[in-house]
Amino acid sequence: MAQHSEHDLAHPAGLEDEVPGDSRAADAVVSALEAEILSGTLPDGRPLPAERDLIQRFGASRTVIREAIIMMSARGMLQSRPRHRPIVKRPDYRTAVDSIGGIIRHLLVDSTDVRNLFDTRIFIERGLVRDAALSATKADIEMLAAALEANRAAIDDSEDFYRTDTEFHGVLYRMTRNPVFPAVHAAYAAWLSPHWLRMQRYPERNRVNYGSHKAIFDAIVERDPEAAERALTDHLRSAWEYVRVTFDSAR
Amino acid sequence: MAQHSEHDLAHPAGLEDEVPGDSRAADAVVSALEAEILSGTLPDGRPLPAERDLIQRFGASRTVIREAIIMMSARGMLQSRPRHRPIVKRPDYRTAVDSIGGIIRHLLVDSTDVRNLFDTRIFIERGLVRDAALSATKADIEMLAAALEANRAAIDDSEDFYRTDTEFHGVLYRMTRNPVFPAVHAAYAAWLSPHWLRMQRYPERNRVNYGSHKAIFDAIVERDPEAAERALTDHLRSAWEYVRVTFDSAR
DNA sequence: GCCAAAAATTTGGTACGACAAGAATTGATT
DNA sequence: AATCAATTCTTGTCGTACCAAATTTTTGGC
Repeated sequence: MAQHSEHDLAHPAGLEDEVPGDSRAADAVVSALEAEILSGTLPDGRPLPAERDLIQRFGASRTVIREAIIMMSARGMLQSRPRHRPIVKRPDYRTAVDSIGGIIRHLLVDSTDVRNLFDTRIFIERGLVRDAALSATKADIEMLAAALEANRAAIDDSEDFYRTDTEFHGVLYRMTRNPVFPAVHAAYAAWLSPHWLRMQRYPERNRVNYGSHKAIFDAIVERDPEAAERALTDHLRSAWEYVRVTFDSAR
Repeated sequence: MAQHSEHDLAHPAGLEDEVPGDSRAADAVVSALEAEILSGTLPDGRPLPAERDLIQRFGASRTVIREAIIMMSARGMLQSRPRHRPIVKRPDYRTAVDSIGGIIRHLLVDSTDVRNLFDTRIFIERGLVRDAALSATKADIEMLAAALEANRAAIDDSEDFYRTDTEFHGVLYRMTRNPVFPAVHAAYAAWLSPHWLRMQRYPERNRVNYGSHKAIFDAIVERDPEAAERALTDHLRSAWEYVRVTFDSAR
């Protein structure tokens, strides 16, 4: 597995891409390392072998090895702190959404852009509460009730309220039992929170939001998808109003 | 001559980053170039200046410049073909989802993973057809009708049918008038199609799928969200059955 | 004068070597 | 055995060099 590499690197012998202009070098290293990460040969959380070792293993120059490492870091398969060994990060949905965070941030310059993204959140959560009203289990309801109660207890602490607010909505995503949804929720939290945090917060407002959460919860408990959807929509639309003004005042 | 650059790169006269964690070099170049891309100084579609020029502009070594280019390519801000100048790509939602494609592919190894992703598609499209049934405009309906007709006309050509099938669903995403949704649709198409293409296709099956599309369309026209959702769910669930068998037989 | 072929130049891909400074490791000292 | 200093990695960055592909310029034929 060690010295065949030169041939592999020139012609990865793997997939033939559509573009005729071939010839790439670090890609072969990336493929090999990613395969090792996925197969578990390179265990998650462990540091990558030193560059020199990789140079030997692949028979490539440091340039190429470094290039591969940089590419993998950018893709989220490695977590590289400035002066440290890159840490192997086996990808999951979470790291996937993290990896686009950089670009998404560039897209959220305008209030329109933020609104578009936020609208997709409303869209998703409308579906979530609908489904919850239709098919939440007893355990689901209990989870949601606990999140709601934590949210109520935090009304007087705006920072904690924000946290429990996020968590309440997070429960809705988890209730799907589909790991993609929590990742989506994390994405929304990461991308929208910068704008949310500019919003004024105070107990009175928190109380209103808690009331919205309770209304959503109640509708779910009463198995009323229409009411749940309506409560959710009202809740998020009104929340948007508070965010929007931070845009208007900023320009 | 090694660390003179710190002055130039550490403070590119641009944004001051928040993390005190010192020492990153290419990041400054990335920030500067990304800012130029977003501001339009580096126009979309145009090639990036030659590496040697950037070396002069930034007073950095080729190593750093190349590193920056690689990072930006991985992020989708540049499209770099092997031996060519990188092309500036101003980011949009589409390139954002493209940029995670690499990782997502790693996540779709198992039929369970594909199923989870596909379930989110069902979830989204359920909401889409619901909303369409409630608020589609005349123009929307016409677009959908045209896509449906194109789909019907392609029943005997499985390849073309697949294309028009995708397009029919794509119209549903576009009807939201939210640019995030078409990007999501493109993502589904890109990530799921490898598995979809393994599915057997023949006119008889196409006819059934067309029938499903028609049922969805009719429900939308008749403003019946429940029926639309039901038709959509049936359609995609049955489609999944045809995909699933390709997993079972593969292992 | 126009277009195609050939030569010259530019450019990206890769290799090798060097060194500073931050980690990690080792060893000495208490 | 624990602590701290000295010694070895290791990564980040720089520099130079060379090749082959791509691009531009020149040349040659019509």
